[in-house]
Amino acid sequence: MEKSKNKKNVRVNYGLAQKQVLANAGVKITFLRSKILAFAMDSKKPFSFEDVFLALRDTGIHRATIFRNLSLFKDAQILREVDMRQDAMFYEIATKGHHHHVVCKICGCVESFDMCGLDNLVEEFIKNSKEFDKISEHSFEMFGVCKKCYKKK
Amino acid sequence: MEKSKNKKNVRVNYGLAQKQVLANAGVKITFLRSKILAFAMDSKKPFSFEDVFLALRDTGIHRATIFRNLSLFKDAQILREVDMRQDAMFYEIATKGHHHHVVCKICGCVESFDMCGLDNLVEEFIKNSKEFDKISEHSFEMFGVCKKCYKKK
DNA sequence: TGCCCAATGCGACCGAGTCGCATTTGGGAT
DNA sequence: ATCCCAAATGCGACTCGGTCGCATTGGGCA
Repeated sequence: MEKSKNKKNVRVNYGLAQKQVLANAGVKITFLRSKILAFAMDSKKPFSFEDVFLALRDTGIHRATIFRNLSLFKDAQILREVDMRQDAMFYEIATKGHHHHVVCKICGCVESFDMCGLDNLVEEFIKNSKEFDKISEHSFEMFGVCKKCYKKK
Repeated sequence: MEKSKNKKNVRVNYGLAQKQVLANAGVKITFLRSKILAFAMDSKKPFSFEDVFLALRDTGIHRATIFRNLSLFKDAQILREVDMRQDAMFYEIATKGHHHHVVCKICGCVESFDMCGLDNLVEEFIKNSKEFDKISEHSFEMFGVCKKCYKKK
């Protein structure tokens, strides 16, 4: 796999910000990890395996490596999973604070938003629940048709 | 495929309630559809393809037939999809009124509940949204560890 | 009863994700 | 700077959920 014409430049190609994040999370820094992370940090909306694969195809990266690193980044809390009701799992940078998404069912565009009221609802549920007394995660996603796609019809 | 020892009994095996539902939705009544629907109506929690497959394996039903009919039932609004954060999609009878689920991450048990506050939150989001002015669906699922599983640890 | 189209069986195919094993490489120790 | 080993990657086979096209079967209506 070709990484750089000049062996001496490999290290500086890693990217400072990515290096920082990886070191911080106690994750070994490699060329491919910094590339994946750079892509993730640039992405303005949740992305899937395929997005990464296409973005990095010129590096010759193997499918398995992407899956392994997405999973690693999730465990290291660098990324967070986002369920977009697609076949594939989506991811986004975990530092973006808890929020939710609306997904356009036609073009797939995404709008993010805070939903301050949700935590209260979760609290309330817990009080009334017979079988659960702790909730570790919740997901709340909305689906519709965005204004652009609506006009096109 | 063996459906019944006695050809004359095929029709009465269909089941009255299921026949009703299918006819009502404008869906052609067949032996396998009534079986799938009967299973769905009996099920006390959301079920997957595999659940149906196991329940009906003695009929010799083909995988594709189950997938096709689950999809058909969804389009006909007889079933509704439930996202359980599993690999496979889950389904439940659509007449059960809008509600949500908590899923135990260990044993997979499910508790259902109403979440009256959610519609208000959706409304509020719409008002503030630049890109959407109508939401057709939303999902809200919670994940935790149920009391039984918690004790076992 | 017979006919026609829809439902089913069948099997190949697809894409997401995983795994074991051989090879390469990052980074700490010298 | 070099060496070395554990960890990362490549590779390819495999699993599993789901889809598709085509041949056969069976529902339901005339």
